[in-house]
Amino acid sequence: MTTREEQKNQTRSKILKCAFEVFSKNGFAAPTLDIAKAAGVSHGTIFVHFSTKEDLIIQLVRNFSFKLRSTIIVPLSSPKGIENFLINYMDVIQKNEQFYIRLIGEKDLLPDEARLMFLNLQLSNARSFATIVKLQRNSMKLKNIPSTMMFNTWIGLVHYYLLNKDLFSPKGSVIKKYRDELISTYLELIRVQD
Amino acid sequence: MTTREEQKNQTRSKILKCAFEVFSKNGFAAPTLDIAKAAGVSHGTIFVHFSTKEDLIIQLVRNFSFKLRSTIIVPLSSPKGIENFLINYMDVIQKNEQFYIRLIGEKDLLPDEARLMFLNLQLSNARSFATIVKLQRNSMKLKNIPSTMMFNTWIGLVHYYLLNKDLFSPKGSVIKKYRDELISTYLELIRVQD
Amino acid sequence: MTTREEQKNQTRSKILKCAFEVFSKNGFAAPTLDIAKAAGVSHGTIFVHFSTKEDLIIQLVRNFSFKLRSTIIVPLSSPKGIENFLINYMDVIQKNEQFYIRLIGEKDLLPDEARLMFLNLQLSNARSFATIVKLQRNSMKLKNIPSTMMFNTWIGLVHYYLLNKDLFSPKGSVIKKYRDELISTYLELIRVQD
Amino acid sequence: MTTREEQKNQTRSKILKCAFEVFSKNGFAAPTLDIAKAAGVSHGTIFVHFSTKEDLIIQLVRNFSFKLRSTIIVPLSSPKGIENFLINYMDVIQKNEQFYIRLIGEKDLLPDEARLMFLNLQLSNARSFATIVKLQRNSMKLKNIPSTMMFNTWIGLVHYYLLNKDLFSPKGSVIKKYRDELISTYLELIRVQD
DNA sequence: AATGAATGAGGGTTCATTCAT
DNA sequence: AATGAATGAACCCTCATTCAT
Repeated sequence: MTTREEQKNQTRSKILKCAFEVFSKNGFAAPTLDIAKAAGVSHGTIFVHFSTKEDLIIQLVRNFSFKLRSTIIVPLSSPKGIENFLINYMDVIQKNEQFYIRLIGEKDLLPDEARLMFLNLQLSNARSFATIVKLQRNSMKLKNIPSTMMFNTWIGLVHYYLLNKDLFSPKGSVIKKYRDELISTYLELIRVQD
Repeated sequence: MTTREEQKNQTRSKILKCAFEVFSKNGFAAPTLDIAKAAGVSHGTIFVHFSTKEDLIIQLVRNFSFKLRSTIIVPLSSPKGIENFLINYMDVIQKNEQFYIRLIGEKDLLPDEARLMFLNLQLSNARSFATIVKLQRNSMKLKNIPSTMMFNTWIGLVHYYLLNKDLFSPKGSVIKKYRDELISTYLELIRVQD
Repeated sequence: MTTREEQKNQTRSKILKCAFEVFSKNGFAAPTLDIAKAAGVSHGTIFVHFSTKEDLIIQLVRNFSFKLRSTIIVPLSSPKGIENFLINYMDVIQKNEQFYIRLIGEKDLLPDEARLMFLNLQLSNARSFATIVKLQRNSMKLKNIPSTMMFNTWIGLVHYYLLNKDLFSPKGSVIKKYRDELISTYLELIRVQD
Repeated sequence: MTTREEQKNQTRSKILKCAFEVFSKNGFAAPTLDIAKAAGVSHGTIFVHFSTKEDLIIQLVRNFSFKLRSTIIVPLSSPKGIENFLINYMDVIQKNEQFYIRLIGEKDLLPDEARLMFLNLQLSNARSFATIVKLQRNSMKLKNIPSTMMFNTWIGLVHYYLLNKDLFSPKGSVIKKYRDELISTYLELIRVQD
C-alpha cells in the first residue's frame, strides 16, 4: 500500500471512530460538522470518504455489526450454555453501550440499509440463541415456550433497561449495574421448578 | 358554549387530531407545516392555539396519558387478575399503537414535561401491576421474582414488539397480531409449574 | 350623543390611553395585541377604531402634540421670561417623560404624518422661544447667538439627557433629577458676564 | 496569507461593508437577507461568518468604535485645544455620519455588548474633553461650568442635529453643512466675554 | 486527498390585519 | 360596535452538501 493510501485509510478510520463517538453521545441527528471537528479534519473531508451522511452511518453500522458478530461467542453444547450466552451478550453490549442504545432508540433515523444490517445481526443472534436453547433442553427443564419467544423476552428486557438508562442508571453503565439481576431474573423465569 | 367557542375548539381539536396522526406517522420531528396542511389551516393558526411546537406535543401527551390512565382498568382481587390486566393493557395500547410507538421510540425528542408525564404513567402502571401481583400470589404460584422485575419483563417484551413493528407486523397492528401469544408466553413464564 | 356613541368613544379613549402607556413602556414596536390586552378589548376592536397601527400612532401623537401645545405657556415680556419658559418646558415634558423619550428615540418607527406633527410642535416651541429671547435681550445681556441656535442648544441638551436616561437616571425621572442643573447650566451659558 | 484565506476575508469584509451600508440606510431592524443580497452572497453565508445577527452588529460596532478611537486626536496643551478637538470630532463623525446616527438613534435595538462599547467610546471622549478643558482654562476664560456639562452640551447639540438630519439637511451631510456654525456657536457659549 | 467557504432549502415563530359572527 | 380566530408574509437560523483551490 502506498503512503497515500495509508494516509487515506487513516483519515477514514479517524472519521469513523469519531463519528461513532459523536453519534453515541449526541445521537444520529448530530451535525456532520461536529464529527469533522472531533476528527480534526475539514467538513468536506467527510464527504470525500462518505458520499452522504447516510453512507457514513451505514459504514458505521456495518462495522459495528461485524464487530459484534465476531465477539458474540456461541458456546454450543454446554450445561451452562444459555447462561454463558447471556453473560457474553451483556459483556459485548456493555463495551459499546451508548452506540447500541442509539441504534435501538433512533432506529427510524437510520438509513434503510443500516437498519437492515442491524436487524440481521439480531436475527443471527436469535438463531444462535435458539440453537443453544435446543441443546440445553436436554440438561435443564425449560419452560415450554418457543425459542423465538424466549429470545424476544430476553432481548426485550435488556433493551427496556437500555432505552430507559436515564431512569435506571443515569450516570454509569446500565448493563454493568443490572447485568446480574437481569440474567438471574431471566434464568429464573425460563426454568421449570422441580 | 357559543358558536364561536365551538368553532375554536373544533380547530384546536382538529389540530390536535392531525398532529396526533402526523406525529404518529412521521415522528415528532415532523414539521409543524405538515400538521397545518393536514388540518387544513394556515401555518400560523397552529401557534394561535399552541405557543410552541413543544407546547403542542405536551398537550398531545397530556391528553394521551389521561386517556390511557382512564382506560386502564385495574381489576384488583381476582383469580385472573394478572391476565385481565395484561389483556386490558394490550387493548388500550392497540387503540393508539402508532403514537405509543413514537412515544417510546422518540423519547429523547420529547419536551421534558411530556417525557415526565409519560414516565409517570408508566410508573403508575407499574404500581398497579405490583398490587395485582401481590394479590394474585395467593391464588397462583408465581416465580419468586420482585414484582418490579415482573413488570419490566412484561413491558420490555411488549415494547420490543412495538419498536420492531416493521419486523413483526409491517402492515397491521403488532398488538393485534401478537396479543395472545405475548400474554400466554408471559403467563407461562411467571407461573410455577405444579 | 347616543349611548352607543358614548360607548364607542369610551372604547376609543381607553385604547388611546393604554396604547400611550404600552408604547411608553415598550416602544412603538410593541405588538397591538398587547395594547388590546391592556385596554381589555379584543384585538380586532383596535382596528375598528384605527384602520392601521400607524393610524393609531398618528392619533396618539396628534393628541400628545395638542396637549403639549396647550400646556406650554409662553410668558412673553417678563424679566425672567427665558427661565420661566425653561421651567415650564421641563415640567411639561416630565409629565410624559417616557412617551416623549419614545418619540425622540424611535422617530424612524413613526408614520410620516406623526413625525411631521411632532416636528411642527418643536418648531412652534422654537418660535415661541425665539420671541421670548428677543424680548429678554432688553433686560439681560445675552450671548450674541442666533435664537435658533439658542433653542437648539437647549433642546439638544435636554434630549441628550432624555435619550440616555438609563445612564443618567435608570430608575426615576431624568428631568426631575437634572431639571435644575440643566436650567442653571444653560442660563449660565447664554448670559454675558459683567 | 493563502488565497483561500484572502477569499474568506474578502467575503467577510464584503458582508461587514454591506451590513454597514444597509444598517446605515435602513436601520438595525433591516433583514439579514437584505445584507446578503447587497453583498452578493447567499443568506446562509452571513451565518458562516457571524453566528447571529447580534454578533454581526457587535463586530460592526467594535470596528466602528476602534476606527473612531484611533481617529480622534486629542491635542492636549494648546491655545486652541478645545476648538481643535471640536473640529476633529466633527470630521470623524462626518465620515460615517449615517451609521453614527443609527447608533445614537437606535440604541435600544443594539445588543448589550455593542451598546456598551459605544458607550465606552463616548465616555472616553468625555474624559479627553475634560482634560483639554482643564488645560485650556489657563489661556482662555471659560464659563464656570462643570466640564461634564460642557461636554454634554456639546454632544447634545451635535446629536440633536444628527438625529434631525432630515430636518436640517435631508440630502447631504448635516455635519458638513453645520460644522462651522455648531463649533462657533458652542465656543461663543462657553467663553467669558472680556 | 484534503480543504472549508459557500449554498439554499427548510424549520419554528411573530404579528398586523381581516372577516364571519 | 365588538369579537377573536384565522391568515400568511417575513424573520432568524441550521446544516447536509458542493466545488474551486
